[in-house]
Amino acid sequence: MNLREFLKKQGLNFTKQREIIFSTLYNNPNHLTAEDLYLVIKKQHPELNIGIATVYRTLAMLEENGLISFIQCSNGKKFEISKSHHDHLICTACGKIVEFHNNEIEKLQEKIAKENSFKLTNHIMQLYGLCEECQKKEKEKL
Amino acid sequence: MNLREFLKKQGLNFTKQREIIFSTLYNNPNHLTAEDLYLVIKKQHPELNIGIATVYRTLAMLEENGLISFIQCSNGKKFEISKSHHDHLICTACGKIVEFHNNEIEKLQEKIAKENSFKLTNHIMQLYGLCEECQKKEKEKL
DNA sequence: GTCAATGCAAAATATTTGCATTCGT
DNA sequence: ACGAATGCAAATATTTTGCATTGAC
Repeated sequence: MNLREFLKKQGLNFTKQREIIFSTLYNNPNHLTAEDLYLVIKKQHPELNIGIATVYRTLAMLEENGLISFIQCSNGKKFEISKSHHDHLICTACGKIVEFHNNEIEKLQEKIAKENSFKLTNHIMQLYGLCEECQKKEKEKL
Repeated sequence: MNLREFLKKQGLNFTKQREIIFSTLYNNPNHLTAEDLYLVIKKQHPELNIGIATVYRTLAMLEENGLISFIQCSNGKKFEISKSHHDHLICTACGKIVEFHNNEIEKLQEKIAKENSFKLTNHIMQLYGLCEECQKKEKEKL
């Protein structure tokens, strides 16, 4: 997805700030909060003198348009570039996030929605637990 | 679950505030935020003169001990009494929440965790969409 | 009486908004 | 040039914390 073209199509201006917010998310394998992004960009592009409000506004705009998505964590929303739909396994000890996709579950979700006369637009599924390493660390503690 | 006995077992004091926070959640069919609870209790038990900090502290304590659970909504955590595990269908138009449980999905979640060497402790799954009434309203608008 | 729990107010966090200025087209 | 987008600072909203006081046991 070309950001410049996308913005043009929406009648929005292409700006250095929007470009960098998008590319920073694009090039970062992690899920980032608005604050994270703000700090990273401030460090990597000090000449830009970016404002936190711009980060929030841009993230909201990109999210509304489906270019990025987020998971709601205890410390706020964490954003990522929208790829094909996937859900998350989250380690409660080290915070590691693993993405996965499962068609069977998606079908069952649709079935449940149908049974309740809901028309689904979206969903979140987050599985919390301990990753392999943190399970080992747990054992060592004992 | 008897709150008084539970607190005793944990070495915690039984207080009027804790009793009322718990019973208010218990008797309310809705999912309530800390703020919601604070306002309801203030109205229904003005003599108690409850503080918002007590509500937050009590909810955190009850949640840590598994007596209540919450779903993370855009406007904060919404609490409910812990019943047998279930997930949520949420109408994005009117905010209606429908609870459901599906064993097949739970099994698939365990399978996914196993494939990724995670040991699951918990999960959240929220399906967003339009409930029957709001779908009708949508149509009427056009 | 002792220590846990509370209310209050202040602090910390997270996010949004108003507005003058800058920038993209 | 014009309106959209920005940075800044102030405003909001949400949750947490310090502390003196109250209340449970």
